[in-house]
Amino acid sequence: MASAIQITSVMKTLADPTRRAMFERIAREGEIAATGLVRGSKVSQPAVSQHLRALRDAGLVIERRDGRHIHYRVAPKGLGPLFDWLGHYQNFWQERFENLERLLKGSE
Amino acid sequence: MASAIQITSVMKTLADPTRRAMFERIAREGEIAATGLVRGSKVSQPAVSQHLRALRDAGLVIERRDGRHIHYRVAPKGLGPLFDWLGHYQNFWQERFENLERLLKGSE
DNA sequence: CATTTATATAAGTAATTACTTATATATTTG
DNA sequence: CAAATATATAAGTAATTACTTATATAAATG
Repeated sequence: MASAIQITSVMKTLADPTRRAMFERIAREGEIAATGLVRGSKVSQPAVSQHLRALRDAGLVIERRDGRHIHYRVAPKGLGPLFDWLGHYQNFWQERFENLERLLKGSE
Repeated sequence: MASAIQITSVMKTLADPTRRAMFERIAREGEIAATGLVRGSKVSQPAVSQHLRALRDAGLVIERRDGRHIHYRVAPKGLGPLFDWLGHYQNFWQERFENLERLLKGSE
């Protein structure tokens, strides 16, 4: 079960648009080096490095060193606290449930 | 579909623990007046008022005036942006899907 | 070893935030 | 209308944040 602190940490981390965009990109690419993230980013290399640290500290990404590159991937359980928290709102959840079911079964 | 700005707004609003606790309480109670929230809160009445404004601005709660009381309820679509955003992570989503299904069917 | 490349850290800053106390604005009630 | 109650706004502040530029560290390569 996710603690309130974990939920706060994950939400705070993803609330920043720049950082969330980075997370989305890492998720899309599967795996990507920091350099790749710096290229095509509006912010400086140190800013990217700081955001990556924040994502890692929040448990949202994991890193793998390969020579002088560090590759980032989404941490499998990283979004867990968010899923858990949303799961408590079963009425809203249920409302979305059918849409989700259709989505997963690929009928649309 | 939820815009990036809406997602940012909802996440930023819920990332604050005090404010998120207020949202959770409103959800739990179904409907509750501001006074009720002030009682049993660690922060001052103005702080509660400011947080309620933030929740309302983010589309997370709706208010209903009754005399000099203002009652708050969770906005039906308020968490929508969060659900939508999480929905994009289908692999993680799917991982939780079965648990959720069990939960909703009340088998545990 | 010297240079280049990849990433991290340091230090500074403007903007934002989450509070506070004090006061203003409704709304009801005697 | 005057007093009481419910909520909002104003103004100030300490802490946090998201950047920047400059510099340090780490690893590969000539």
